[in-house]
Amino acid sequence: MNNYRMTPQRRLILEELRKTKKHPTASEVYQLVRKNIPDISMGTVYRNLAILIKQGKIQRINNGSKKERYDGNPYEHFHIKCTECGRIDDLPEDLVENIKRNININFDYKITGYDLFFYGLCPDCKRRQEDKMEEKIPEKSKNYGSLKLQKLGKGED
Amino acid sequence: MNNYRMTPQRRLILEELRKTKKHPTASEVYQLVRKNIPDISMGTVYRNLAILIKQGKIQRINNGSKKERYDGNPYEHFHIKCTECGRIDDLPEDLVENIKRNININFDYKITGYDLFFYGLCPDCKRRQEDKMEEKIPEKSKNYGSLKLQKLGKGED
DNA sequence: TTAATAATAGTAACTATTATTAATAGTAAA
DNA sequence: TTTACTATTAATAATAGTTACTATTATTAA
Ligand SMILES: [Mn+2]
Ligand SMILES: [Mn+2]
Ligand SMILES: [Zn+2]
Ligand SMILES: [Zn+2]
Repeated sequence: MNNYRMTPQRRLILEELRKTKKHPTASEVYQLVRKNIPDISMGTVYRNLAILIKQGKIQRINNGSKKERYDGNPYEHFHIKCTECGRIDDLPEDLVENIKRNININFDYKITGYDLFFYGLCPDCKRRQEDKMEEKIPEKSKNYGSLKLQKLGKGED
Repeated sequence: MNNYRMTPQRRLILEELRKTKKHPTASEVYQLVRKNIPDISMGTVYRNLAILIKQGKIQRINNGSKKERYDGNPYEHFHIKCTECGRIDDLPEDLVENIKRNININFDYKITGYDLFFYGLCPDCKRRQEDKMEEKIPEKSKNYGSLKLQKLGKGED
């Protein structure tokens, strides 16, 4: 159980994950690969996703939902999810650099890794909200760093 | 559906969550409250956890597992999970302060919140690993900031 | 005191994921 | 090339965590 073969199914799953920037769920991957291999099964998708992760070719991302999401980029990088529509993008590198400098402090735990996940409004939803705002009273405060209350909005799961 | 009552079940669930530092799962909460209300049902636990979250009295934390975990502290703070035994602790405030200073940069998204989750070895598992190390060859590199490969070790889920 | 609404225990249903199975196909000797 | 060995597959069953439903009880409001 350690000599993996590169089957057409596995290759296609990997290709689709590398092509997209959307961080799809398992069933979204299934929909994508079904276009070329119509009789592939969900079991095969799940099994191959797990193997590709074990091989370090893809990663699973921690998006605060019960549907796992997969990423064709296996290297360390961080994500932001729109609380309005659910869209997930990579976070630009430079936004993270100074953060990384500051977490290597020693305390009781030995830190070996971390997940950083941002929430917010994607460009589209931001614009849509700004448009609505013009018809109303302008607000001042930003809800940043406050109670975690409704952190996740109606953004799909 | 907006006039909540403070029932004994709801009060006990909240009390138990406030007492513990363990960030328990739903079924761990169930085990705790069953000591005082033996015939409480899982449905009641789940329903009340959801209501308490909606009221902003507790929060659900994003721990990269399919079992949700609940926290009696509803205010923004961050967590670290031991990859060896699964234990989850709060992160000390000062470790996070300078990180917070550096994420308010403007880019396409409007950032409204974030999750920060660290992984590592808890004091116990760190000591246990250090003990084992003494009998072997000393290692030099740290696996920090590398491929996300086996980020989660055998730590329970 | 009656009516409306919340909450409960118990149970059924749902959903994402994992495990099982019987069949197929690639690989490695012999 | 035959042979055995093992990885992989599609289909399907099973599992686990969570949510929805139901009939009943308790609390509040008119
Ligand atoms: Mn990504
Ligand atoms: Mn906490
Ligand atoms: Zn959006
Ligand atoms: Zn530990």
